[in-house]
Amino acid sequence: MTLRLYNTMTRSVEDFVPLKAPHVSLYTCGPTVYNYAHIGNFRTFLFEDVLRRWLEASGYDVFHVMNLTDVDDKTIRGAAAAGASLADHVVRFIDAFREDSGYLRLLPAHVYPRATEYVAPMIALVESLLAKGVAYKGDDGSVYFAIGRFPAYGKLSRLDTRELQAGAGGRTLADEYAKEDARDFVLWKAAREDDEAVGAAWDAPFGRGRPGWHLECSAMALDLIGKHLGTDVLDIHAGGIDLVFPHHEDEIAQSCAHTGQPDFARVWMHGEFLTMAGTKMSKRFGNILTARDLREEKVDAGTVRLLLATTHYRAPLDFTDQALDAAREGSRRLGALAARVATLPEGAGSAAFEAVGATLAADFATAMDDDLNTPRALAALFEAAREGNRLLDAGEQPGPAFRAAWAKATGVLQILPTPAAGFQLPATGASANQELSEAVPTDPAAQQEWALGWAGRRLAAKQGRNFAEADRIRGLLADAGWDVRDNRDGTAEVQRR
RNA sequence: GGCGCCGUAGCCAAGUGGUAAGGCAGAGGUCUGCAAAACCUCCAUCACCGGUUCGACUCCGGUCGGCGCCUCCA
Repeated sequence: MTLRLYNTMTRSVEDFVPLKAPHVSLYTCGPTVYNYAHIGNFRTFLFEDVLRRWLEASGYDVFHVMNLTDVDDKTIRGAAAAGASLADHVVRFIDAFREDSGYLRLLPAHVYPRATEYVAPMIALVESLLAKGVAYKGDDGSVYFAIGRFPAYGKLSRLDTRELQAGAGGRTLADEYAKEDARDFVLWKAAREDDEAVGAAWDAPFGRGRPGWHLECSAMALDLIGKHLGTDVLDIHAGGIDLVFPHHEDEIAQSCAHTGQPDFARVWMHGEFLTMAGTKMSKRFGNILTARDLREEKVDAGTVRLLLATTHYRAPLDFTDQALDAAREGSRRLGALAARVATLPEGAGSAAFEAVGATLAADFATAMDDDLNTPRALAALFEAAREGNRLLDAGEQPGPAFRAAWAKATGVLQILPTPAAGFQLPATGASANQELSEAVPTDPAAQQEWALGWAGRRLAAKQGRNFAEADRIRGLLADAGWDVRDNRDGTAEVQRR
């Protein structure tokens, strides 16, 4: 089996062959920390997380870099509006990003370089480009990249023959007068008063200023993979599909003009958009949903991850409550099977159960190796869950093959529910005598005790064949948000919904 | 206007030139005091119109509809 990945550069699925196996360098464009990242941003990060986990599960040693863009127009504007320095303003959004990433179970990158910490390598890169004659200083003091002097420009986006739409966006940038060609992009922006005010300006041989967005990624990626792997070409460079042009196109121009390599990455991967109400999330449409919003609505990370895994990363996905509900139920079901298996002692499994494990392992790997076909991988998992439940009902035992295949698949996808607070009540010894109020305590700990008490009383009532009382208590608990469920062996469980 | 993506059951969503995975919802069963869970069964001919082919949902052309990018938006 070989891992095959879609490469935007060639527009086709190719065998994945890293430069220095088993090492893999993975550079993913991170957030601009001027605001809370929304779930559209996170769809891309989640796709990259699954990619990373599958690479590692396949035996690769991944070096993952995700940059944090902490200096650009938006962060500077935000800092100015808040009356803070750039550094102070940005830190809260970096913290928030870390929290949100943890909530969504994103594996931390090995390095999170911040643009402002890599100004020196950026300046060096600009100097190199100036020396090579592909960059020039404009009349406004900024430094630009001359795409006319880089013949390969446009090969990733295939927009090389494009024509600028007349009046697109009504943009007539002042700095265009400083460019030799309207399509040239800025490497280094001459410092303005606004930049100085928030501490977003640095001295450089070619003039005081700040780095352009595209420059950040090239300089940081080259610096880091050079130090860690001794290479100047990335194995995988990933990001959202909107970064194809101009961001990644410009990165290629800068990096390759500097290194002389034919490409900056061996594989370019781009995740499709997540839309809300059919359109891209944007302030203009007011359809932004952040990871924090989901967390506040108590949406489990497993649900979110399962929802995204049902759609292939290169297909657009519209986020709806209906789809979220479906994902929640699916996640619950998979979690229930996992819980059943977890309660059983480890040991040799039945032949049938082990066969299910072998099928799962094979189908899951085939699906993932096929350009991360998570919908099919998920189908394999659901089939294994159904078979597993059936065999468990028949009294058969799962063995190491099943457990290993299940752990690998669920570990890569991370779609199981976060364990909820729940209690198992023994079949005997349930106390029906303690004093219990029907009023629901507001304090979480007290409420937990309360629910446990009532659940015990219900079990006792049930054992006394007082079904009316048992059902009444179940209703009471349900109203308070606790589910009660009887098991086959006479025990019962209460769990917070 | 240029470049690109997409249109599969009530909803979400894979897929192959030879008669459509999986999930959610729904219906009927088994089990159960009941409920829940679990399991079993049922539920589409793939936007439209042409063409290529023994045969297309899958290839080609067109139409309609939706979406993205076109200089700093994942």
